[in-house]
Amino acid sequence: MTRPITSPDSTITEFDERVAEMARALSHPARVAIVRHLAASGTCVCGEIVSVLPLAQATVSQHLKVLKDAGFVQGEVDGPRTCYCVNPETVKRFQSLVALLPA
Amino acid sequence: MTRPITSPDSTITEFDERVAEMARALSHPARVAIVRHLAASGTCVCGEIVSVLPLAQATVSQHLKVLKDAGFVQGEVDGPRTCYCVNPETVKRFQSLVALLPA
DNA sequence: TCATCTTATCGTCCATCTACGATAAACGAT
DNA sequence: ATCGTTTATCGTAGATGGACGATAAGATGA
Repeated sequence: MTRPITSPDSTITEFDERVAEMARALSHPARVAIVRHLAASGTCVCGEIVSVLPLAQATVSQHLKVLKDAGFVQGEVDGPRTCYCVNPETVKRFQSLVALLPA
Repeated sequence: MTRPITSPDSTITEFDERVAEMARALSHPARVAIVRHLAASGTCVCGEIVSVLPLAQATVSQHLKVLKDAGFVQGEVDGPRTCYCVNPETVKRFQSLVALLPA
């Protein structure tokens, strides 16, 4: 986890690091649900996500931060609230990487 | 995380649970590397994986257990060693689920 | 049998995750 | 200016994860 991105003599590649990093962001059901909900809503404020999840506001905010840090979600301040939406590029990139996994 | 698989009135669906569970199994670079290596090798014993990863044998064994529990990997006892191989069905299922993520 | 090899498991340590309440910060409305 | 609303952050507690050495368990070979 705290390994360098580039590991010259290691079999752990940058691909592995990227897949793992994005997979970690989606490794909690609430976060997958958030991504789905945002994609379905197009855009929505944090409060709405809180209202549809069985979690406290602080917890939802934390999950949103994880998703934002991983690039899955973008937040735009709109007055006193924050509008969130999915970043389709990140979702697509994750899908592409996962599709490259040899099966 | 310890939520029931089926949550009637929740927005956290079974889809979310499954994606999260499989994503968690791939949320560590070493585990992605193991899956790649096994897929490339077709099959190989634990010791070989240990030799190509910068991790102790016990740690690799733990990672293999996580992958096995998630269904990504199968282990078959072969004398004193254990032959591991990828379970392509699980990889494909994960790819299918991830592909269903709305982008 | 006994030594050896291979892998799984145990015990442990430290770090991170998840959840929450409480609070701060930012804004709009009165 | 103050109040109410909304969201982010802080602090914390408990659970889980990841790493390792040590050891047990299982099978082969001498």
